[in-house]
Amino acid sequence: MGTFRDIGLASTGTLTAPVATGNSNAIAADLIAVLTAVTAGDPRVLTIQDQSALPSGPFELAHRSLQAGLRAWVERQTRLPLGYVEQLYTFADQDRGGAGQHVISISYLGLTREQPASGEQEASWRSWYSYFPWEDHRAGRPAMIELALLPRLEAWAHAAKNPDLRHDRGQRVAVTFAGEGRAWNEELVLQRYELLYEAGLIPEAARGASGRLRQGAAPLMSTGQPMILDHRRILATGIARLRAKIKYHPVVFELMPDTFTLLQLQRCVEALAGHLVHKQNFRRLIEQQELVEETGETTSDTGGRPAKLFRFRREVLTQRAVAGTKLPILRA
Amino acid sequence: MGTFRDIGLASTGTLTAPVATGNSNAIAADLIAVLTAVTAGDPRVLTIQDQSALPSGPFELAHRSLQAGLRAWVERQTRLPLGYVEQLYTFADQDRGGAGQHVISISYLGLTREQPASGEQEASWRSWYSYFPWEDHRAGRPAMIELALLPRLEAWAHAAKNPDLRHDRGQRVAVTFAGEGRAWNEELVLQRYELLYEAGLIPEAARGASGRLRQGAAPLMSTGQPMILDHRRILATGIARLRAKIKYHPVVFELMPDTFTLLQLQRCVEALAGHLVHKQNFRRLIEQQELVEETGETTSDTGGRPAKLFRFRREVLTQRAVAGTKLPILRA
DNA sequence: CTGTGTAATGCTCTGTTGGAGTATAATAAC
DNA sequence: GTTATTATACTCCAACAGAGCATTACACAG
Repeated sequence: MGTFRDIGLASTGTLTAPVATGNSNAIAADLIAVLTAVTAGDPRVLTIQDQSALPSGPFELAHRSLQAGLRAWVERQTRLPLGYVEQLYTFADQDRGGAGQHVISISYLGLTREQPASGEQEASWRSWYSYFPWEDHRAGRPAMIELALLPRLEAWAHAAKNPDLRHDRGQRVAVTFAGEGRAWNEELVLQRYELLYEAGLIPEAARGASGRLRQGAAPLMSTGQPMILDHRRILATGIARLRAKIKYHPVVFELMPDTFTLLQLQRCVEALAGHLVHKQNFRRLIEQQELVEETGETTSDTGGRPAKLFRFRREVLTQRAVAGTKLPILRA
Repeated sequence: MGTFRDIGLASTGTLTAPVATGNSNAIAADLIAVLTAVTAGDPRVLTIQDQSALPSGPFELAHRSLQAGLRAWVERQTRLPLGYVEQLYTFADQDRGGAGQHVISISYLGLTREQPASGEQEASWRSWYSYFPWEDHRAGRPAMIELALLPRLEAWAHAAKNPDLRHDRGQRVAVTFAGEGRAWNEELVLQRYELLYEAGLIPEAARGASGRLRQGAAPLMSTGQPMILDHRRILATGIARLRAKIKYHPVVFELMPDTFTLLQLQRCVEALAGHLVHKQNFRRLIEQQELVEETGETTSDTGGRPAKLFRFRREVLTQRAVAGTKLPILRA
């Protein structure tokens, strides 16, 4: 068993590079991308393999950095420029990669504008909400929560023999799915998915880590489209991160065309957040923060009074602190 | 050059595990810990190697998961139970690990209560602010910002030949170091460090990636104690993450003893945030959020009116959404 | 030309909360 | 008692989030 690696500090004050770790713990690393765009009012994710997997590829020696590797993969795949890229999470799955080898997966969130994916592999865009139908509250709370999810979740909670565990499960169900008069929290995407996973209600949970079906599990087939391995969990992580991020960082604009109306911007935010926002307040906040400027043109595409066209003021990215802006994510 | 890995979906609907990536891109993975405690009003980090390195160790096959690996290392090293653990960032450094091999570093933030480190290696606790002296504003804005940092940063900004670049650098200096009447943003720890790094004002920037001194660089030796490699950058990431997190998640309590006074709690928050907070408002917020409960006992250790002792109500961790609480991090 | 539908836009009202200040109470040290 | 120190209770104010009402500007159907 090892101790902490000893890193030498030369007596001259010159710092030495660490001794290379041997090859005894060789590991493979995969990069996995949650690539998101918003088109026609729907938030979409780029998928491969019949919409059952996120694009991924091995991290190679040729790549200067992890992010460079990811950009290389994605741009080859989709021919899209990756505007905004952010690391999501890294995990190791002992059961992948065969005996005696770990595979480390490093997942990224990337934002772009949807274009027909024209890369080397058949890839397609698909709505977030086909994987997480309970997450879209723009037309009100989805009926499937009460009809399909809550009964089974509560049954699962009640089935616990330990009273503490039973109470704990009940609380988690109530908090994440907004039971007992609580407000829906759109950021708990991952927690909801993991709860459903633990309760055995989604197909992925019925697979062993080996990918084979576990006996005795009864997954609920209406809980959204499954994906391979833990890709759906990674997607949930990306959605949660993005829903949190749009509240204090102007990343929405990475998903918008160069010019847009305020309503288009609002629809984009609503698509991501999964619920409607109050129009007047939204506009007030956007304008008082000086995130956008008028182009001077208008459009009357939508029918109704023509809307002014705006463009994002890129200067704000340097003018204020990176964490300085906020968007209103309110109720309808 | 590869394409995205093809992940098979068997026609039966049973999902297959992916084909193992070959050994051609073998990689070593290191786990690096930013282990933090608060003692005697000072936020500290566990260091090794004469306080010039963060504890780290290779990720091994025996470890079930990344986090399990980290816990194993740290607990062996320090004999401390690791309460809260959170992943920080993963990066790959092409120049480490010798020719033809990448080293991936996965960094973690861990919270605990300081105890004499009694592990296998000589380790010691050291104040955050000996590495980042400009980050401690509890006794007012450190004079060294105006005396040592800003003049050189502004010189660096003015030295840019491209006018756009010059303007951009000036803005970044003003934003991160609160020039021109701006408010200090305590979360920009990493941005400040990176700015100083880019400006060549810290010793680490004078080293090439090989660890040797670069010629022509003139690092400012008063900008805090250096660390090996990019460990100081990782520490900055951890501090920034923690400063952000304490505002909406009750993690401070991981650093507190079982019972504590409200002033002790406040001092702990102030130590982390790097500035003082308004006492009355702090107490108001703590109490109205029902984060703590009285033990019924009081202590008069500090001289002055005896303070009630409180304990953290662990129930809140399940009773409300994980992202549901907030602490006030205001001005003095 | 007129009504109707739809969206843009301007304005008001209100309850909550964050930041800050004032006042009083309870103890130890001297 | 006096002083220093801390705890604790209250109040004040400005900013802001959430919500609603009213008006304006266009396309289109009749």
